[in-house]
Amino acid sequence: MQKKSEPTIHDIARELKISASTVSRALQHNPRISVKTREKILAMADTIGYRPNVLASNLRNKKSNTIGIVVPLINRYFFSAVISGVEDVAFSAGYTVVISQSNDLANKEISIAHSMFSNRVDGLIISIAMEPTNFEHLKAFRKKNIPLVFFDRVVPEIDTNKIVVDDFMGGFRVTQHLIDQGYQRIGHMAGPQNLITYSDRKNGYKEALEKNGIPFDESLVVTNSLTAGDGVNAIQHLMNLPWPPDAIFCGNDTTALSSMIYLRDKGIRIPEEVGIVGFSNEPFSRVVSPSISTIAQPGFVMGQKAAELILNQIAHKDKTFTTMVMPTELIIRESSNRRKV
Amino acid sequence: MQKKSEPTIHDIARELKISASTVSRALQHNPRISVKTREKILAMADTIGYRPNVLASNLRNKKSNTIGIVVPLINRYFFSAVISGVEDVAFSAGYTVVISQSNDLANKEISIAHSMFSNRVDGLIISIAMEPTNFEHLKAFRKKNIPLVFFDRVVPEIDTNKIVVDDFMGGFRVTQHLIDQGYQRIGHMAGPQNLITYSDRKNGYKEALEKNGIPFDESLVVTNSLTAGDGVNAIQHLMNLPWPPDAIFCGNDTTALSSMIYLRDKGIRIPEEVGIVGFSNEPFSRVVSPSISTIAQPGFVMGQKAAELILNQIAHKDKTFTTMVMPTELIIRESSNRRKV
DNA sequence: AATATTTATGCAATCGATTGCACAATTCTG
DNA sequence: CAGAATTGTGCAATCGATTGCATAAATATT
Repeated sequence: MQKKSEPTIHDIARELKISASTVSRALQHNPRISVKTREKILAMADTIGYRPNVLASNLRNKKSNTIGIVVPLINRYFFSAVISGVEDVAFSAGYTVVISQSNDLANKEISIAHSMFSNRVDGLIISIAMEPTNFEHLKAFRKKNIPLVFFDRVVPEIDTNKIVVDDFMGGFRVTQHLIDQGYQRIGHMAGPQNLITYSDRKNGYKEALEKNGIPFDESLVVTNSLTAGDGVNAIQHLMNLPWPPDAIFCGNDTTALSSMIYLRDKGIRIPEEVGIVGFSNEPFSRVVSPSISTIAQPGFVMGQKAAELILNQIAHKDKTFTTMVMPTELIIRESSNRRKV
Repeated sequence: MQKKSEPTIHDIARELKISASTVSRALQHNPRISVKTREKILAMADTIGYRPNVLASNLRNKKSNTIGIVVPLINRYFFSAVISGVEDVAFSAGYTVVISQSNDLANKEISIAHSMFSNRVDGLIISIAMEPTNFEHLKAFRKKNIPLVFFDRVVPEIDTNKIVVDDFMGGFRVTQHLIDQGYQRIGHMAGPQNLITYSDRKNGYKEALEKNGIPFDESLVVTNSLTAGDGVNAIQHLMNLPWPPDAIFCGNDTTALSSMIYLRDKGIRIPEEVGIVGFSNEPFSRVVSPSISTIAQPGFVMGQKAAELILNQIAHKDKTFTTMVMPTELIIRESSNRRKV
């Protein structure tokens, strides 16, 4: 056998004086091939260093056995937990998971989506970036009937499977807790209101105020992208109001942390003078001093369920979709625990 | 045109009464195709909703335009920074980056490597899991001359490109700093000694002791997998010695944090009674109280350089390899700053 | 032993994009 | 205007694995 860069099934077939289709079937454990023939084929494959070419079989089968997952940032605890949940279920089902991160940038997300579209992912699981787009890059998946699942940050106008946490109830619970702690003027750092994740949290906040007869004051709400820097600017702004708040419901733990550092530097005591609650239960929230009250989201389980949804969509091409709502959990720690009992 | 599940270049060609090869060349912007013909083709492609099939072109070109990257854990700051650096360079060069995490498990890493091997990644960038293996799954890449770059945790016996931080000097600097702070009995939480990342750090520790005339005491070294739980067990063990240490050099910030929490619960003052230094500069180390001294690694830049190495290897099939050593930076914070002046 | 049934294998086409080489069409030059 | 050079396009093969249908080989039945 002459020097050839990569052995193929044809090389195995030639060596054994059989046909390539027999080789292929044997490698696939097809019961129509005898055990004896199969063992000869496997041995020859090993001898010549045969390596399956998945590109070829994927093209023939019109299936890549790949699920794409796009998250805003991989090093955020919640998103990495969701990824681990997806991987858990997808790997068990024989799928490769392709992870990409948009860094919360719209054009990055568009580029990633196009790449996954052309690479023929069998399905896409995505939490969209904060920057708004017209979502044509995601509508293309629906048009070609490629399975699509949104998680956490969803696009309401695209009809497909979705899995979210109860952001409304999360915002409501945080605000109710702060009211129960005797805080009377509660501010809110809200994420971009074009994402219903954040508008739901704000709506929960407003509902809790209303239920407790506290008038909603728009000047106590700051809308930003919830970065650490945005948190510093926002807390500065809020504390410089003529009548500053005595508690803040922050849209995520990152801005909660920024607020706490700022307040500590100003000599303002937490939770005695100002209460702080975040969202998403980043690992640091437990270990900082004072520890940060927050809302926990079931990331890993959400990932598992998202993977189950997409696998089901791939297998059955369902035309009916569901939106799963996962419960959140209020975790009370030092930063908002004024009434220690 | 009859209903067909996916339009191909043949459909475009049929509609325009030209050949498919012209369509292909036009879509590739081949200068041999006139602008007029190309515009007609692009318009028809848009009209019929044509989507390139990358599976087919990858098979034909024997190239997947994909770089695989395998890290132990994606939510570790250092690894996510490296990933971002790789993405930055690889995307610009037209490559897709496929990210996988081994969760520090050997069999998971083997499974991932096999999948990437069959999927014909054009190159693999990897930081190996803590669990030891015989590395046959990685040697296979070298055998097929598939570009391979190790970063941080490397396999010395595999001859290929590597990029590491100076772990020896990191360990040396930490230990020298603790000695300069007047600590006299310095313990060390070392990672698995089969990985030279951790054996280098320990060697740096030992060298600093020797340089300062302090005898090395094996009982002050605990070897484990550097998880949070391992950290608790190790600090407990060290503090229960007949003659406990007055400072600890922890193999990572996770175990440094575990140690701090344990000591705080025991009412032991940090850094007055016991000094703590970690490694890897996790974001939480800056914000906990006391803030944790640590070693910073240039993750993003390392990722960029790893990507450059692999792209170069892909382009030139070099037979000579290099090991790049990146400097570390000692960041002194509260946890080891006993002598404030 | 002849026939029927079951098991095992082979041929040829498919998947969809790319490209070398040949040739057609157009433009340039003497 | 004729020949040479350049531009533009088509044919057919390739990439490597899979699989429907036909047929050969082996086994079971009468």
